[in-house]
Amino acid sequence: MGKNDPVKEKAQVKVTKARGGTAVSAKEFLTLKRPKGDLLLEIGREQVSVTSLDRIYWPDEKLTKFDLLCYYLKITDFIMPFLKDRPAILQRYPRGIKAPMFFQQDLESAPAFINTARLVNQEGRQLDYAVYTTTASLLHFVNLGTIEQHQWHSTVKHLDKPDWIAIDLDPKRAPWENVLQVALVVKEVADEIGLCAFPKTSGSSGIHIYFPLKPTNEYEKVAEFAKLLAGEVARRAPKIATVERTIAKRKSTQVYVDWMQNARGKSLASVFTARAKAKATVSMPLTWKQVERGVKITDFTITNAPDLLNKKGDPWATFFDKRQKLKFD
DNA sequence: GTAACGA
DNA sequence: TCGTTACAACGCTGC
DNA sequence: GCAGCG
Ligand SMILES: [Mn+2]
Ligand SMILES: [Mn+2]
Repeated sequence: MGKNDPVKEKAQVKVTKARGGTAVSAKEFLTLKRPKGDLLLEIGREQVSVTSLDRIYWPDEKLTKFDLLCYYLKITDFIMPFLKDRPAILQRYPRGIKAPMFFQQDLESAPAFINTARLVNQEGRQLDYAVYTTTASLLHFVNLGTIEQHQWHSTVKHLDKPDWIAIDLDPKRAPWENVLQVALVVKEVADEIGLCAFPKTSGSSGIHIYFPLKPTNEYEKVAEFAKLLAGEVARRAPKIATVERTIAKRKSTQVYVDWMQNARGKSLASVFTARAKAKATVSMPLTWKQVERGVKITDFTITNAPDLLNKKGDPWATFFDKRQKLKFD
C-alpha cells in the first residue's frame, strides 16, 4: 500500500452483542447490598450490562464500582441535562483511582443504544466520540471505568457553538480561602456586566464558574470573552489571581484563572461528577451564599451529595433557563 | 474493561 | 479454552 | 516543532 492509494474508510463503531438474562430495575439495583460480579440493569427501554460490581475503586474509603453506579443512578435527573447530547471525553480507571488511567476519545465498539459522533481532529484523524444521551448511556460509560464525567461545552446540534463559558480557578499552591475570594471577584465582574454565573466546587482543588449561553457564538469568540473576563479578575485582585499559564511564574498566593478550556474538544469535570480523588468527592453546585460563607471541597462526596441535593435543592436547577447572549463592548 | 490474539 | 496482550488524547500558547 | 499545561 502506497501513499497514493485511496484513503480507506475508518471502520464503523462495532456494535457489541446485547447480553441476555434477567434484568433488575434501577429501584431494585439500589436496594442491593454489596453485590458481586455482573448484572443486567434495566433503565427505561435500555439494558446496561454492569460488571465487576464489587471491584474497589476507592481503596481508602472502601468504595466500590457498585457504589459509584448507585451514585449516578441517584443523581441522574440532576446531571443528565448537563450531559445530554454532548460528546464525552472518557477518562477511564478500570482498576480504581490508584491504578493507571487512560483517555479514550475514539470508540472502537459500543452497545447499540450508544450514540457516537464521528469528528475530525486537527490532524485530520477521524474519531468516534461517545455521546451522552440517556441514563443508560451514562451508566455504560461508568461501567467502562469512567469515574469522572467530562463533556464538551457544546452539543451535537451546534458542535462549534458552546452553550456555556467555563472559568476554572486552579489554586495549585494558593490557599483555599483565596479561591473563594477570587470566585467572588468573578461574581462581582459578572454582576457589573449583567451576566448570570453559577459556581461549583471542582471536587478536586478549585472552583468552576459557569455562564449559561445561547449557542450563538463560536468557540473562538467565547474564548475571547472568557479571556477578557479572566484578565479583568486578575487586574482587580493581582495578589490572589493571575492569568499566567506558566506555573513557575505564578506567585504561591495566586489562583490561576484558567479561561483556556473554552475550546472545541476540551472539557472540565462536569457539575455533579464524581472525582477520582481521595474521599470520593464530587463537583458540587453551590449558591453564591455558600461561596461567601465558605464551603470545603471535602464537604461533598458520592456518599452525602444525593441526600444534600434532595433536601436542600439544586442551586443549578435554573441553569438552562438563564442562557444569555454575550455583549462584546 | 474488553476485544483480539495465540499457545 | 484460557491466559496474555494490545489498546484506548486533544488543543492552545509561547518559545 | 516542541515543551508546558490542563
Ligand atoms: Mn481546575
Ligand atoms: Mn485549569
